[in-house]
Amino acid sequence: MTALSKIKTPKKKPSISPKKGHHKQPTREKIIKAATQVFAGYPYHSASIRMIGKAAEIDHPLVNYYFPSKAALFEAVIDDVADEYYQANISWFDGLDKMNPKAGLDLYLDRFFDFALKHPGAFRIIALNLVQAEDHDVIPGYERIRDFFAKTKQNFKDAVPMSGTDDDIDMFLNSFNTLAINYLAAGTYYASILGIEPGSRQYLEWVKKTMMFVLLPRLRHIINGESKD
Amino acid sequence: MTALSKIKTPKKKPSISPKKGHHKQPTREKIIKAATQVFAGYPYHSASIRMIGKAAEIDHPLVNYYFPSKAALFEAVIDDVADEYYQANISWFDGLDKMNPKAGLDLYLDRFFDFALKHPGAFRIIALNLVQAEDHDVIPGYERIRDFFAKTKQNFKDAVPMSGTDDDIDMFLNSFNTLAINYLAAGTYYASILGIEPGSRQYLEWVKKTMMFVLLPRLRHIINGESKD
DNA sequence: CAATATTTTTAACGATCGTTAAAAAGCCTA
DNA sequence: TAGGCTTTTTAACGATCGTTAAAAATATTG
Repeated sequence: MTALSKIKTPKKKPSISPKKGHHKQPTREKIIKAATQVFAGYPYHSASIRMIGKAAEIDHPLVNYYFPSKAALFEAVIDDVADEYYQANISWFDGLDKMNPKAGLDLYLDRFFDFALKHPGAFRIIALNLVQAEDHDVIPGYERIRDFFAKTKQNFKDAVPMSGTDDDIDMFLNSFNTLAINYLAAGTYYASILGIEPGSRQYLEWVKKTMMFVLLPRLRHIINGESKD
Repeated sequence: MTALSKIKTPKKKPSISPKKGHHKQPTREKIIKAATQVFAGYPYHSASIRMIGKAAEIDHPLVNYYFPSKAALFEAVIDDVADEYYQANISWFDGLDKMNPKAGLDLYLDRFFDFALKHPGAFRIIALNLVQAEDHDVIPGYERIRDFFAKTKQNFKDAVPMSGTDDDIDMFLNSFNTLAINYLAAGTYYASILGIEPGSRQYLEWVKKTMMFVLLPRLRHIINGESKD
């Protein structure tokens, strides 16, 4: 045995491509799923290994058996939801190039919110941890959140032919992402203002309407290259 | 002595209007100031009484001498920054009615960001605690955050004559507040994307430019009552 | 100055945190 | 079935949390 073999990862590693075995490492997957749920409810430092263990219906030290630390688990969760999102995001642009900006944004948001309904965790995890402490006390996987947005932006630039300047496109995309993340993640707040149920279709319709109202003029601008003022 | 007199608040209450005494309750004020700083850096459940004590250069149990609980202190801090903001906010509308939307928004944002530079805590406290847990584990003073936005909206509606529908105005104001809060509170994130220093004038200029770019078309819309599409 | 009231410090409580070590249980193969 | 490996459980560690009680220090009043 080498010194390196003392690393505390499970000995029987999961095959990267599970092929036939539908649930090769059920415990590890249960933990990721439970951790996603817990990290979607509490900021990194407030979420606890014990909460995650309880959500996964296991004893909490088992989490440390599959993940060397809370930080590593958090990064695994971020990677997981980011992959899920990234893969889905690409498909949302299908066929949009044949539409006008309004119809395109309309369809894109439909696909977006359809995903958000099925994967409520991703946006909350990001929103809960985006506002950072000044220097110290950094949240692990913070740079992965940056990657998350960077990929989204690249997808957009690749899929949508635009005539606007890079500056204009960045202003638009940052604002799009900011509004989307907040309206989807802080639904408890916004919905309570509006007197709607946070997770309801009605709330998502309000979000869609609002985002189209605010963003459509500038989307037209960066697509058609109109003058700014 | 009545039973009620056993409440553990300091016996010599601060006079509501300090009149002449410039620093009547210096310790209490020191605590509020330190707590504002700490709550601006960490979400409610991560910020600790001990951090606040250290920031105020006092022993931490003294915090509980002036405030019965962490929750009460947090509410006092929110009230403090909300009052500060509310009072300032009203003055930002002075003279805007004689301007066109673009010049008015420009000046309003200047005043807004000037305040933000001097009071960096307010927006971070709100942003750090706006995304809530589902049901349980509620952050104290959450409804005060709602009030905070509600007052802002009312100020806007009172000061700016508009022809748009209430729905349109609400969509605009919610998005305005969301963008402002995030760009100001999560400057660490956005500035790092742009390669700028988070608290710098240059970053605030980017925020201003971005908010004008995104919001000006719809501001014109709700002021002039133009057709939506 | 003495007595009283207020403010601050010290010490400790029960609870929860992330992590580790060791024992127990389950599983596979010889 | 026996022995070795993987997985799970149990127990415990040091640290930090909010809060309380009592002692000490300081300020106020007679």
